[in-house]
Amino acid sequence: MANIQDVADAAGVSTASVSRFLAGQKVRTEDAIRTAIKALDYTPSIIARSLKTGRHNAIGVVVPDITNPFFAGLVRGIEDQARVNGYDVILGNSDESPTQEEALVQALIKRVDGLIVAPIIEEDQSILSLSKTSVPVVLVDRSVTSTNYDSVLVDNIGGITLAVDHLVALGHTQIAFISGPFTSTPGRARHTGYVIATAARNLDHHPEFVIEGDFREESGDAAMRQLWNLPTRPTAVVVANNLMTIGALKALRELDVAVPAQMSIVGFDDLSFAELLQPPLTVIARGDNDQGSRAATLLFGRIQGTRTRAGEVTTLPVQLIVRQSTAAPLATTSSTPISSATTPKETTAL
Amino acid sequence: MANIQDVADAAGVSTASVSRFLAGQKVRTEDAIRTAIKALDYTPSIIARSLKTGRHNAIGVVVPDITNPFFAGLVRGIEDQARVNGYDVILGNSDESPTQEEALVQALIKRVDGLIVAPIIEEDQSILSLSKTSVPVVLVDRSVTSTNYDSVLVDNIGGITLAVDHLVALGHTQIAFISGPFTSTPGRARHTGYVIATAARNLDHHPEFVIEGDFREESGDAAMRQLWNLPTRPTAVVVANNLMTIGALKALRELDVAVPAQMSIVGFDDLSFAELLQPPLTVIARGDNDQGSRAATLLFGRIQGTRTRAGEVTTLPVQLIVRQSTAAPLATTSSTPISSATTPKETTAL
DNA sequence: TCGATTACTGTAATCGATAACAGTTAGGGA
DNA sequence: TCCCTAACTGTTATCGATTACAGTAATCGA
Repeated sequence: MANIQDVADAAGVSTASVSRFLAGQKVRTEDAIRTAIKALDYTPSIIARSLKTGRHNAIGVVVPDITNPFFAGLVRGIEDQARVNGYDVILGNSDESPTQEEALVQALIKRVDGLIVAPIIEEDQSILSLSKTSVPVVLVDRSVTSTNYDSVLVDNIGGITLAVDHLVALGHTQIAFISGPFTSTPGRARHTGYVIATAARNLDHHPEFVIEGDFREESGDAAMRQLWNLPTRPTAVVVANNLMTIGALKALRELDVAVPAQMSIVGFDDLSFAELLQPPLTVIARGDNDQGSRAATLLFGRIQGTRTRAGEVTTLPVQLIVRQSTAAPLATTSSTPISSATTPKETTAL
Repeated sequence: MANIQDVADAAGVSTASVSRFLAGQKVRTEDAIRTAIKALDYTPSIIARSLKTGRHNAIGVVVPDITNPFFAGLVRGIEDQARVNGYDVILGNSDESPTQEEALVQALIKRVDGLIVAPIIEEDQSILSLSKTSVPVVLVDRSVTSTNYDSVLVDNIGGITLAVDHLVALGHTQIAFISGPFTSTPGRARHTGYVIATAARNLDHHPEFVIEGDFREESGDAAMRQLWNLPTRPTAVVVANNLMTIGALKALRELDVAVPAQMSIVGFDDLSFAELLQPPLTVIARGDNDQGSRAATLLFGRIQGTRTRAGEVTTLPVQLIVRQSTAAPLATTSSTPISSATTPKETTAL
């Protein structure tokens, strides 16, 4: 591979002139340089350039799992925006593990100009320690206990309230909640939303109606089975994210539970195929489906230094999309408990 | 940020010793160096290291669209494997555009040790030109007209044959095909599979039963509508990829066509939620669902120089998963044409 | 105790660009 | 024609590591 010196020699100029030509400055020997570059098939080494300038023209993106359609869409939006700005995207999947996230962040920090992260937990040391470095960070979907970062979040409480209100309006009083981990922003906030919304509607408090999952499909499946095995079953369930909703749906199918006749279900975050499901899924959807480019735009503002104030928090509005997975509960509100291994801990009065 | 010189000074040794310590060689002043590194919170610059060694510890991945669950899974597999080997993954979406792919490949080539690409077209100049460089390349899902590359493909013809045979066994004789672009490997090969399989079953050749889409959801939707508007409608359709299948399903839903009663449908590539669809989708699935790590393993073999022979082609086996989107055709094989803008070009005898 | 061998260690060149600084050329006005 | 300024151009140090080569210290056997 030819280097800048080879080009300079071939064109009979100094490397400085070639460098200036590359940077778009006016150079008298422009033609000779152009010819030399073409003849030698020269392209500058971005590594050497990085070393000298300290800029990398790359941003890092760390998400829990690219396989989740929500994050896939997010990453796509970020990447498109990055390309427009001439940046590459380095991807990392933290797999809902703070340790792995930490390792990823440490690895990426050395080769990027900025980072977009969906942090696993709110007390996230690896993220908090980033504030000491000069690398700008934008948080998406999830936050950390620090107000220093730009973040693009969603109205979690409002969303869950919408879901609960919708179910109450249909006549449900026994509403369960499959939660995300309480250690994460959306996990905690959506749970809070559930607590507030059910209290506001004067629904009885059923501790056993709340099950903490981990945002992954399997945990939604397990939680749903657990709810179905309860002596007093809920008639409706709100699920805190898309993957757990799919898991819950699979469990209901295997348990032969009719949706929505025997169980209404509302998911958080829309899915491109939600309307094709059996039954078409009622969901809470985010208003802006291009959070990715939004987050990227925030990040590039920091990188280019056009934005220097303290962390800006964008909260996306939320909307309820009613399809067919929710309906009025059956007349008989009490269900016959299935014979199960778990013995009733508590029987709540209706 | 401290550099290697600072560490050397603090430890009272030369930079060479620090570098050797970092490389795991035995150094007498080990303790002093360790202390200095800790005190200064030093981590080596991977950029400087790259410049000197020519290695990047990163691989590039270029796929049409990360939003497609198939590619999301692929990328996930690649990334997991890359991390294990201590490599980062730089991602690029070509968006089914050869131009964009070319730009991506050119951009990535400078900062990676190897590339995994799902090339858009078979006559792909940007991929073919890579053979001149020393960067190893592995092709996935799609191939190019050159036998020099390692590739992980799938038994396209076998898969489509399985689908057609299944439909014929159910009694279908009017089988349509929503194809991918003929310029891509899976587009061309799956179409060939359709032609061969229908001919082998002595089905009449209906040119209007083949519609060339672009692998994206919208084109599946459009193709399905076009098929439905035909004077002589097919009773079943095989769709060449997952996204177009979703599009076709949406079209059928909007057209109020009962699946499988009025139209049977088989998709290519399974989806994690295929069983939850209405109706649960019959598909052709790839035998090995971790092509990503397979491709990555091939690539690292090249990078580490343990594999040097000519391109190795892995063809994954294929399997038919029968769910409920396929059934015997209705007794009445001829349908009343909808009044439509398109006039019949050809009426084929049954 | 001495010399040979082994085992480290340090010096300095190098990877390929950028950019500060100094030097040169061209052009315009007097 | 001469000088001053504007507009380029070239020289060289630099980014932060690795590594060839040469040099020094430690170890061992005789």
